[in-house]
Amino acid sequence: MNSTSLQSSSIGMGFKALSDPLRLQVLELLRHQELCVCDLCDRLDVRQSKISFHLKVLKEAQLLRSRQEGKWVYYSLNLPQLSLLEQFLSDFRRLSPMRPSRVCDDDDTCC
Amino acid sequence: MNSTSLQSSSIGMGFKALSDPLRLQVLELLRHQELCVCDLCDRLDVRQSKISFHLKVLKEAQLLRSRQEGKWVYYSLNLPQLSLLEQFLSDFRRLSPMRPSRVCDDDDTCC
DNA sequence: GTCTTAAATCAAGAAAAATTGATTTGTCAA
DNA sequence: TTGACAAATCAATTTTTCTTGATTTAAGAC
Repeated sequence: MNSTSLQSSSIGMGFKALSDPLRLQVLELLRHQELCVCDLCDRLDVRQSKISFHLKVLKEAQLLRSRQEGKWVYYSLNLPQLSLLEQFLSDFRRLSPMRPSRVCDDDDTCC
Repeated sequence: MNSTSLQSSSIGMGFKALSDPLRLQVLELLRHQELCVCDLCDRLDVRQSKISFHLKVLKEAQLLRSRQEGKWVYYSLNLPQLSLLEQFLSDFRRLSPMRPSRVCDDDDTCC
């Protein structure tokens, strides 16, 4: 992964979306069931415009899906995208040879 | 996980630390080997104070470890903490019954 | 000791993100 | 069509984060 692709990638947007405590709380609530905006307002005790703002961030990062039913808009997790971020992190474990840089042993055979 | 624990938790700090493109680039470079500050400056073509700022954010989020060797300070990934974030994300897959809320089928038996 | 270099820190300013209250849009029911 | 309600959007402000250049701290080398 090169430098530019990280900047505006879905990975970058994903972690940015996860970087707010309220948004993490939203995800926690949606883990169990889909909820509409007013449900989220009630449960988190925040104003409607605030929730809508954060839902938009999460949706643009593709971490949420939404569906309209009458006057209500229901939000739910988009698990594939969450898995993609999970995958990104797990790659660190897999591809880390961790070879030292400029580190020498104390004995004479080194360097 | 309750609301307060998410606010200042290592999970919250972790994702916040991952929410910057330059910091993701730093992690990418450190995936292969540990590097000192000046190495990172060279490779990413950014000023030293800038790198130090972002390294501090990553370190405070426990995503990096550092070790001093003479004048140099070498940074490397802290894989356990990365795995912790990975675990947090994988929990969404595991604990998502995804039961619908107030959703009705179109047939008469519903509601 | 002095000089050089690596890295951290600091203060000031710039940029980005979050909050707020008000307004708008859209859906349904009467 | 009007009224009520859900949700999105907007503009203005506040808050947070990032960047920059300068300074400080600390570790060798001489």
